Amino acid sequence: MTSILMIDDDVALTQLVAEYLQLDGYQFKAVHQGPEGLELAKSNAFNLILLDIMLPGMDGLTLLKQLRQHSYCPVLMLTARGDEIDRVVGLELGADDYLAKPFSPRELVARIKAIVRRVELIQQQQQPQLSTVQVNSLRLDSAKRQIFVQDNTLILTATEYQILELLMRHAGDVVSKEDLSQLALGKRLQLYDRSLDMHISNIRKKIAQYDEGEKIQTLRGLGYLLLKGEH
Amino acid sequence: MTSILMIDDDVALTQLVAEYLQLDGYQFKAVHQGPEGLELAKSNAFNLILLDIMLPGMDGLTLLKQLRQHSYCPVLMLTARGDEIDRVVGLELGADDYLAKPFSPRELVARIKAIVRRVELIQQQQQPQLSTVQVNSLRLDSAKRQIFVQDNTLILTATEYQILELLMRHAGDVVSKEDLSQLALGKRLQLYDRSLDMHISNIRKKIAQYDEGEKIQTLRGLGYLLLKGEH
DNA sequence: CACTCCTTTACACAACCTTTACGTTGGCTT
DNA sequence: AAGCCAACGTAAAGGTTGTGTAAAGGAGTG
Repeated sequence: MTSILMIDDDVALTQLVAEYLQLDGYQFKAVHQGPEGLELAKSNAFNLILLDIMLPGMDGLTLLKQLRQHSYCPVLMLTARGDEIDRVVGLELGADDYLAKPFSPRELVARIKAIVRRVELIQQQQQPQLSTVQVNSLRLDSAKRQIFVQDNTLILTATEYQILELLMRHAGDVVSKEDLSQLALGKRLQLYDRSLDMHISNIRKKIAQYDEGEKIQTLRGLGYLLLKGEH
Repeated sequence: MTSILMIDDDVALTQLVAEYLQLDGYQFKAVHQGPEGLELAKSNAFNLILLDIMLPGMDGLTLLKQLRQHSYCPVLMLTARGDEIDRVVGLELGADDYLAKPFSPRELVARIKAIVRRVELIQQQQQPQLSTVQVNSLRLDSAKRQIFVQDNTLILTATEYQILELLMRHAGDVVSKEDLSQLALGKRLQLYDRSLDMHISNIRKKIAQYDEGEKIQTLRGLGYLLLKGEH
């Protein structure tokens, strides 16, 4: 079960969030003091931490900094409206996402789900995986770090390989641009960042050299998809 | 099975690491005291040791120094963020790699795998091997310690011979620069160290004297590769 | 001190990733 | 249906990083 720790001095807000998240099946705990929150956070007993920037006793950014000395636990920052500076500093310190107050519970749950899903994706990457995967005319050989199209070897750069491997290992599922960026490029997707699009474009060109029919589909606003099976 | 010993006083961290490594199929044991750790480490019962630099009772670097009197067991150092001095001293004392806290479990597993793979490569080198290997127009005669190109003897230095032998014995696979440096040059690859590149360059020139077609391929960011088989 | 070999230095270049710019698409509003 | 706009496709330019290699430097040997 996913367990969430919320560190926020606004008791009414934590109670509201508690109701929503417990309704959604999350284990939830809230504390209202910075130092107490840090201790709990360092215990690694939670899958996700909701962290208010404005805290009595200890600033949220300071807390995050200290937490990052010990733990990579995902952190979703909560801050006063549009405080762009906090946002930038927070993301630099390793927060996973940012949500401005006031937020709707619906939006909070959506962000939480996105983070949890990505963490699961990452953990899945660490599991032993099939060393060879076949998707239609594409064949992945991860031992040799090569991908073939109908027995032709694709000449891919390291980044292109990582992206295509991800798509192949999740063939049939949509892979979001945010996930692709974090897992293959190692950075969060920024507004107006088109580099992932370019990589996709280049991969498509290289595949099309050998098989015009094998296509990476675009799902506008959602991500990319490699269809598998008979069509 | 690969068994790993972790020496770190942070109990929560060792438990976290334990979960991840056991999930990945490693045998794992953790101790939280320096002296106890040294005793266990000296037993040679482990394939790899994760060693924290900051330890109560006995400093990690001191421990490493004493361990190296008895054992060549691979050591991966764990240290506070960016403590460059510890890093340098540690690597000089014979640590195999270095990881700054906090690290992601994913990164830890990747480093562990890299070390284990290299150790296996070294052990493989020590096994009895085929005394002659043929790769396209290249022929290795390890009894004579010579390499021929289409019946022409290559005049190679000791280092060049070792590098080319490694590439030939792993023809078809990428051999990383890190591995080549450690196995053929006997030292870790440092940033801006170009000596391996020079050896490769010289080997290429000598091969090209006799066969323009026989090429050592470069895989940017990965290593070098000697392609084998019909083309 | 001549010789060989390994390493370092320095510069050029190529491969790669990202950004820019502009064209296209598809969903949504009016 | 027309118009709008954000998301996407991609060519080309820009910037960064890794690699190739000549030449100089250093270390060891006889």
